[in-house]
Amino acid sequence: MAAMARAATTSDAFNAIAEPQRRDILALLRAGERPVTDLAQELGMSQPRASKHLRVLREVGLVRVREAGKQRLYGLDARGLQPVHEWVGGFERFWNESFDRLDTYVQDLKQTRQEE
Amino acid sequence: MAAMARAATTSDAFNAIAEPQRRDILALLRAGERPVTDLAQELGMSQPRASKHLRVLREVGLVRVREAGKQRLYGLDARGLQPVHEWVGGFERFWNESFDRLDTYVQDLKQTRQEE
DNA sequence: CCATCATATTCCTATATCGGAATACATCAA
DNA sequence: TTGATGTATTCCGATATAGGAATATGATGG
Repeated sequence: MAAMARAATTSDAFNAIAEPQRRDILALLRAGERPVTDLAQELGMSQPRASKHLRVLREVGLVRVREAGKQRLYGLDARGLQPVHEWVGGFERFWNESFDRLDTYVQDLKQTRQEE
Repeated sequence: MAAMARAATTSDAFNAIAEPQRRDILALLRAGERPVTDLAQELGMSQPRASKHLRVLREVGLVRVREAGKQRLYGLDARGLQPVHEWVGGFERFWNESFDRLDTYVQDLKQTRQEE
């Protein structure tokens, strides 16, 4: 019954960082805490839009909030990115090695085509 | 008019690897080329399902196919993962710092700036 | 209390997903 | 050709996304 769709953006760090603007936000936050309006302006997006992205990032734990008077300062919590880094890192030796393989593969293709 | 939705899974390596089963497929392919049925069985998914995931991976260039008689052998092309690794790696120093340390780090930054 | 600034949420719509089932397509073997 | 095997695609439905616009919530200073 439960006809599944794409996994929620909030289900994973993987899903959360699939959206380019959220990556931009995270990158900006490396420089320090910032309020929503700041981020929105810096990235050229509307305030509600920034708020929505930050909500996603908060729900996956990549960002945390701190009340500061009228403002809410968003800060980076990069710990959730470590598993992502590790998973992708597991392919490190392959993106160096696969050059030769791919080359031979392409050569084979060309040759096959010519022979036809 | 153009009411945007979530970006296509095929638009990015980021989007393509957001799906856990696709990550599983890529991980399996590190051991070498494999036909669809193999992958499907190993991962406990139906053949059409595996084929669909492989199509996405092919479209973003994380996987390539080679005809081998009746079979089509899928192989890893991990080069598309390198940018992902680099982006995430840009946060490495942040997940190593504990939170108190991060706070002090930010404080230090501010102070340093003021002193300049 | 009121006005103002800062931020979050709701309502809306077009789009795109993932999965199952059925089926089409392709290749080999006898 | 026919059958068998391996693979890709189509049709379908339920879900949930991103964005804009409008609005709600919240905190602060008079």
